[in-house]
Amino acid sequence: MALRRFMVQRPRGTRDFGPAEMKRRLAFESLLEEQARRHGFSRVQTPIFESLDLFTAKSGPGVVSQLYAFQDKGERDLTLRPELTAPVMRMVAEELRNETKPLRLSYYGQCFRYEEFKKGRYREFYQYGVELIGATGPLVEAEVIALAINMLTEAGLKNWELRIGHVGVLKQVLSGIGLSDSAEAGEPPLASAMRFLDKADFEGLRALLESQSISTDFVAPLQQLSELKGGEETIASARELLSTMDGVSLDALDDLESTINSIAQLAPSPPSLSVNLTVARGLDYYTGTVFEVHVPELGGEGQVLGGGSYKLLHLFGLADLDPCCGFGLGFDRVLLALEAQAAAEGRSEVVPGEDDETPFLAMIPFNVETSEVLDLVRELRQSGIRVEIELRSRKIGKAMGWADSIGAGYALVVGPRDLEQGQATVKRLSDGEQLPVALNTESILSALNA
RNA sequence: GCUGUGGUGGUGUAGGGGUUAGCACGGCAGAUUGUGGUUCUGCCAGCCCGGGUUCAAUUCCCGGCCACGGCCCCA
Repeated sequence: MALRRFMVQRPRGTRDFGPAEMKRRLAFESLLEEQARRHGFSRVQTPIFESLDLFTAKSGPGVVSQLYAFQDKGERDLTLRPELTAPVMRMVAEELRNETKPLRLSYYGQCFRYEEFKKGRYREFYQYGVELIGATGPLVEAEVIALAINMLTEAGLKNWELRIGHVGVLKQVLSGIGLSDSAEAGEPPLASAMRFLDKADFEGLRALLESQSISTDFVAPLQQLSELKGGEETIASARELLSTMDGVSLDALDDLESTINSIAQLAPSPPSLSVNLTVARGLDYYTGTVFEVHVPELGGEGQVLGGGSYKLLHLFGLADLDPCCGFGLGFDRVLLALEAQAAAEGRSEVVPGEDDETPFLAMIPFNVETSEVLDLVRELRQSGIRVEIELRSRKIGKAMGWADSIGAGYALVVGPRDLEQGQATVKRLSDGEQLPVALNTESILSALNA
């Protein structure tokens, strides 16, 4: 291709999706959408770009370095959206205040992050997500998590792990032993403690407790708590551990247990469930249950989905609707995992229902005016049949080859003799069977459905 | 932010300081002007970009770009 040097390349970190890939992506999207619909969620859509402030308010000024930020001609600071939760919150505050609560919203679209792209990480990527707004508690969380489980189950994903935790458990323990959640300056002691626990830095934790005049006897049970892991039984172990610590509330633990119990009723069991009570999820706006889904096929972290209960609407003056619960699903990553699993099993269908089962007819006008067949084509299409007309005036043999290679299940050659007799044969390309038909829609339809 | 490997037609690849740059798949056409998937023939189409070394670079060196990985991070 001599012209290549003049061609414009796709920007770094972006992808094109050809027809075969789009068929799969559309099938996956409608599968997710159908599950969301059955759980009462309705689709919304927000702009591809937003005010820069929207994301700095949510995540701090540090995010700007990872944004596709720009100024428009009015020198307004804008950015391509890096995620979809904040835009949806903005939309709720701006437009949906008067809707009956709670709101169940779903969304899908591309997001942009300026960062090095790795396996399953692109600068332009697609996220599917839901938010349940205006209700709080274990049942709300169970509804949201059950939807996530049902989506992944229906998508046919295997071998995935649901990790579930509750930021309140640790917060209640830490404040129960006397760590403060606020500070005059810098990081509150409680947040520092969470960070130490997350990094398994128990010396740092000991020093922190000392500096706060809190007994270092708590280091040992805290370490035990942070090292608890396993399935549902983890909750009972934690309950035992916490009951030895004076002044520590068990409310969050009770909520988490209640959530897990409801999930078990609302969704099939995930292939693997692990409970982790010291998940930090870094972000301070998470308030309750937090959860992630990991798939080993992706290597590394392998996270394909993440969410939880969080407080963000107070930023928009709607504190009474906090906290909300939602999750974001990494559309590209789940597809990657599904593709890897399908390849390992030698399966050609990656997303259930991605193959179009509609009869597909190749219409081949042969030595006749195409106007002779166009009415028939229209009628067949109106009947729901997929019809493609041979447009290059190929000879018969080539036309058959063309019909086969575009994936048509049937070919119909209409030549002068057929028009004269009002008869023709539909050829089933899978086995070469010739089906005699009259040249009218009803007759052809019954041949295709035979 | 750190780091590894690699870039040859549309795709997958062979080769290699001087070559008509080979092969396969693909696309188009013919053998075969009313019935395809086999076969045969022909055609289409390529050494990522820039600089350096050299009589000569697609090949060696440097830089860039791009691709694929591994850490860190991930709203």
